[in-house]
Amino acid sequence: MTATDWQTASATLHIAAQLVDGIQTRLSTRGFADVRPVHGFAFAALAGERTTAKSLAAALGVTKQAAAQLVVHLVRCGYVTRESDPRDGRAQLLVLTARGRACTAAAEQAAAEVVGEWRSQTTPSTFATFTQVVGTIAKPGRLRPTW
Amino acid sequence: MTATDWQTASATLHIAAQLVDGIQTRLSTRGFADVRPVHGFAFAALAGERTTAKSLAAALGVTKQAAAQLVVHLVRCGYVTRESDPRDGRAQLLVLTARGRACTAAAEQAAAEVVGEWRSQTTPSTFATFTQVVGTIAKPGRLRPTW
DNA sequence: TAATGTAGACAAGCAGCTTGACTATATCGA
DNA sequence: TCGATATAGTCAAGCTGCTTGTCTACATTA
Repeated sequence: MTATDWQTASATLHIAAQLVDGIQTRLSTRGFADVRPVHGFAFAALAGERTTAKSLAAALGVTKQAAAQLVVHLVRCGYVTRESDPRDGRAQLLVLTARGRACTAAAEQAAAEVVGEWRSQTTPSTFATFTQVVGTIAKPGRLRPTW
Repeated sequence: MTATDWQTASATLHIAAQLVDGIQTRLSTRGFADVRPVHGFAFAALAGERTTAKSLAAALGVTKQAAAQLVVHLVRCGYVTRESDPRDGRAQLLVLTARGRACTAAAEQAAAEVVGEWRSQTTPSTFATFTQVVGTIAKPGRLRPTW
């Protein structure tokens, strides 16, 4: 049968929810119960060079105050440290700790496991087409929709 | 190039965000600025038979109190009316108004437009494979991930 | 008909985000 | 050089959507 666009849209939201919840569940059971999905997006931004609270806010699409509160949490839980920026006395560079990097790796592995489950439900060539289409239509921008 | 599972996961979240935000933007410009994405999920549940606050809560994966507040909003904005249940004096049946049905239709059309944009970026057969895979791996459950 | 279960309302609280105001530092132009 | 403007981060207050806890009215069952 041919799916309607609405069914495709609904299914898309379902698999996104499955992905987020699947990652979250796996992280919880692997010693990273104090992070939320938004922190995973933060880690992705923090993996880049010279990340500050301001650039983190831009990457997450929230205010700098919200990003600052998020950083407080991550610092308190040992995922991130603040270092003074030699180039700018106002700024603080955010650096992932070993635990932060371990959590990032765990999140990537968890995501791979969920995607791997998806892959196992189709043929390799069919799934390759799926990943190609998803990669094609995905545009950079907010990772987290506004509910 | 072959996408990694992590890239596929990230792209999946991106297209879900694009879909939600795309629907939301279209609804806003078409006279339905007072609904949020979660209301769209509520409408989907309300389209079924004999919907109550309790069943709505279950469909949305929230507490009944949260569902009740959501219903208050939808009633106040003219999308839903409450009718007494002839079979159960405690329950109130939730019924979509004409405006509620119009909003549901507008949301479905908006979703179709977003999906249509996706379709236009690939070949028909490739997109058919995509919709088939999405429909296969999507399992019923929470529509909205827990951030 | 009494005991238990259920739908919904009321109240209080919390978490994550917002806007607004402020300090300290940086940058740029006269 | 130094005053004007811009920027990184913080502090404070408030809002919204959700939670947990409690209660009433009605339903169900023994």
